[in-house]
Amino acid sequence: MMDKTFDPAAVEARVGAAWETEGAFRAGRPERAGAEPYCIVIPPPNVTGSLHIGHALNNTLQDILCRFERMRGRDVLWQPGTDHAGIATQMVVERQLMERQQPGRRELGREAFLEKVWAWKEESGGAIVGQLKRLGASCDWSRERFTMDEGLSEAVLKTFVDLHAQGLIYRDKRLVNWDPKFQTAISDLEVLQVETKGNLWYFDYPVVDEADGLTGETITVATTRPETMLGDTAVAVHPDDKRYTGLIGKKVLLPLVRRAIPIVADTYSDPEKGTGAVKITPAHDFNDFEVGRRHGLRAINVLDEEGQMLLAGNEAFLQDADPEPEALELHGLDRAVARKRVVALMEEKGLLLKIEPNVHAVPHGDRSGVVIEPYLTDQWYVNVKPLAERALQAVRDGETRFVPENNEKVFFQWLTNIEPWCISRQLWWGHQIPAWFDEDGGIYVALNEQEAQAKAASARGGPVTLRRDEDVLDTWFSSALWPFSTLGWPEATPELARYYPTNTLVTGKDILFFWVARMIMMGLHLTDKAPFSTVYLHALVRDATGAKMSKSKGNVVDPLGLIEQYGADALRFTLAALAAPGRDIKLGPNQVESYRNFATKLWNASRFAEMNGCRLDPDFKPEAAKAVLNRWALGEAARAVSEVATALDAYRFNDAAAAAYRFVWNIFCDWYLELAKPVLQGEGVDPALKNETQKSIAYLIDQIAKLLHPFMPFLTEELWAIKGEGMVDRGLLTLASWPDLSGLANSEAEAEVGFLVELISEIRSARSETNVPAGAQIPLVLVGVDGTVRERVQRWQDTLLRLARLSEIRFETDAPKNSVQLLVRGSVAALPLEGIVDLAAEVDRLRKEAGKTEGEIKKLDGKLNNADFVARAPEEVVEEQRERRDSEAARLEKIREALTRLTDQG
RNA sequence: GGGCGCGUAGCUCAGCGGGAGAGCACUUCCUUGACAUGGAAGGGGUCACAGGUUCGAUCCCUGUCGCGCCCACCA
Repeated sequence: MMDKTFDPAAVEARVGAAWETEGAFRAGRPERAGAEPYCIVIPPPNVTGSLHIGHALNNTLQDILCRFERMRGRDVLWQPGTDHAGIATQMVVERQLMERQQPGRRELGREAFLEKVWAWKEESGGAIVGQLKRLGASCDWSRERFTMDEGLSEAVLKTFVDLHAQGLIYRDKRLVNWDPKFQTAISDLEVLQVETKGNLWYFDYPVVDEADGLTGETITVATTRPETMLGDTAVAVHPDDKRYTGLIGKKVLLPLVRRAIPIVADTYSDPEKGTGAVKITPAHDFNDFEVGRRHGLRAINVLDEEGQMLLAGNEAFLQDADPEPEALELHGLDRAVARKRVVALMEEKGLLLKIEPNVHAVPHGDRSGVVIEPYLTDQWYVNVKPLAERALQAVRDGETRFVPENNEKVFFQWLTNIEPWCISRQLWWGHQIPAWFDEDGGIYVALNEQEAQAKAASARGGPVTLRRDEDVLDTWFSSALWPFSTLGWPEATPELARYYPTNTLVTGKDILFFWVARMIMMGLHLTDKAPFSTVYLHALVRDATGAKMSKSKGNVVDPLGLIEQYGADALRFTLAALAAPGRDIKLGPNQVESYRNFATKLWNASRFAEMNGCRLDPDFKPEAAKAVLNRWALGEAARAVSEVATALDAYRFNDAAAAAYRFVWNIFCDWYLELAKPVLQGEGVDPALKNETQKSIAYLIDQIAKLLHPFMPFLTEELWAIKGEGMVDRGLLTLASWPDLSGLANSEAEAEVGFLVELISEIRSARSETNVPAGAQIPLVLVGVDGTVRERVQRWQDTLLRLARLSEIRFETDAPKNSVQLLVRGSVAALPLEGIVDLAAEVDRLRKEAGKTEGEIKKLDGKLNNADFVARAPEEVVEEQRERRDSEAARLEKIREALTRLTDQG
């Protein structure tokens, strides 16, 4: 006996264990050796993270695809693993040390600190995997990888060394985005521009003559960053700006610093902005850096790695300058504090002309949240331009396609304007860069120190002392190799041969550039193949009001909480049902609740089947079913199966979920089981009919379990087990085949059952509208119907009596006095309700309906009488409209007859 | 500034050239033996606005208004 209620927690544990024992999700199961492979690589979650709602969506969608393809017989590899997530993880561990008041990173030193991180990884690395399993993710867990495990690290080293040898990786001294909090360089993508309210300060710079004597003239510059003026090495004006033509070539004496710097002409200067004269600080601004290059200006760095003023002992700063004592006192101040001091000093000197409020975008670190500094350092870069060109070509050629398609445009736009990728990070947690320096600035890139030594020795003509670059690589550098490094690349493994290139990548559109683009570039360059053929990009999950979820706002929806409350199946189905392509998902608990109800509904339908002796018969042949009702239900199921499959093939998860939902609830439960009740529970029913109906119901529940398995794996696996009890060699549902109900569609059955359904609906509607008490049984009269309809109605007599609450069914040539008359597929059914129904109201109702029908006919006539329409519209459209007009006209005729009967007799 | 997308029932959203849909919410009725996490019935929409293309526009085009997101931008 099935339990009265479905208990998700117990079932999830039991079913999960059964899958694990069977090794159901292992790729390359022997029986599938000849099957076509299907492979998805998981977007590796942060090893120290925990499952958030975005993961839940992302992995639900992947799991739906994997289970669907597995049931279609493919040899599925869903490759799992985790990412070391450089900055994020290092940050977590550092914070933890601080909270525990333990020695910090620098005190510990590199080796000891890394030990702490590895310990933390071991401790928390299993958490997210366990959480993915709770969601039902059917990954091949035996193949789990980590971006810093041995094999993947080798792949990273080899890639770095090879790309360096090819000239695609190089070292360069230029401005980078510097994060003063983490004291590391970050890539352009890790910088977020934040609209910030600030000021525009106008400073007067005094113009000097050849001998650096004041001329009395000034030039006014506007700046949002007063503190950087200490590093100014020029003032630029537009060559065509008449206001300044006389000043070009002259010099100004930089206030506070007393450094003479030139006024140069450069088209970078925009006469419309500020004063048209712009101070140039090559070491602290990307644009100024370029201007500096063009004019041979010095780049004077005035900040240290923490974003504090670096003046004392700063040779570049002191050279050719004579700083005022107040200026030197700025040393060591944070840039924000220094800014205020500089403004104050300039004001004291009477050089502050005015202050204007100004809103502008300020770069912030996406992880640290602090203001990013353009900073002059040596870093490693990948010249991604040539790689990008190939990636663009692959997408243009359709080797990889995007779903939804419009993401292609975004992809094209970014790759077309791509800049070199800064890949070195001044962190400890990550892949240490395989580069060694000698004492004379020689750089040797090699797979290991011995090779580097060899290279150095041959370059220098003898052994030299080498020091390894301390920096590590950007996390995304190793992620970019994920689709093939996890399969064993650079070794030519059987897995690589069988499952690569992978089929589908499912990920959030927020990491299109970070990850997807880089995988495509690296994949093409290193393996000569695009790493996947389809990229499905889903949107963000937001809270019920549409706000972005964040810890600080306190509006995060915890998927594990939802799983505990409603079950994993309910959460999964909800996410699938809401996953309309290209739209953000707004998720609140009541959505999950409604789909939990759906799970309950299916559970109860199965209980009903059990209570009514519906047992699976392995010999049941659906195509041989005789009863109209069963043939109808089987036909509807066939349609649902094909709708779901079509939708999934197009990555329309929401449509697939809706089609399955509609069939199970609105067809199978609402009508099939209800219509079958008289057969199952009535007296004197033909035993053969009853038997066939029982078997058909059991069969369809089995098909429903299959149909819903990709969405609700736990519940359906449990039902499969319950229904299959005692059957030998049935195996697990998750390894069973996708339903094949082709050929079961049946239009005759649809005509008959469809009529029945409509008739019952019409009667119920009329009863309700005329306020017939729900418990009252009333007679039904079929008026002047032909033999076919009469037979039909007689065949369904018991069902009609029961579902429409009728006392009897009569066949008459005329409608009884004072009755409500219904039109059902061309037949007239009357409910004699004298004394109950308000005659005048019924006349009103019919008149209203006649009016509506007339309106329809008028509209259709308008079309059909339009010569242009008939001439230009496609034949089948015209024909369709004609048919509609005819049926509306017939309907109007019947309504009028009904009205006549009512009014004549009334 | 450049790009992408969205404005359809109270809410969340499907539909995207020929009859306006679903779920939730709401109203009324029903504890009938699968299910009240349920059943039955019902109300509710100039498909943002204005032009255009078309025999025909919620759907295609243009513009306007409103709302998101991405990229670039510290004068």
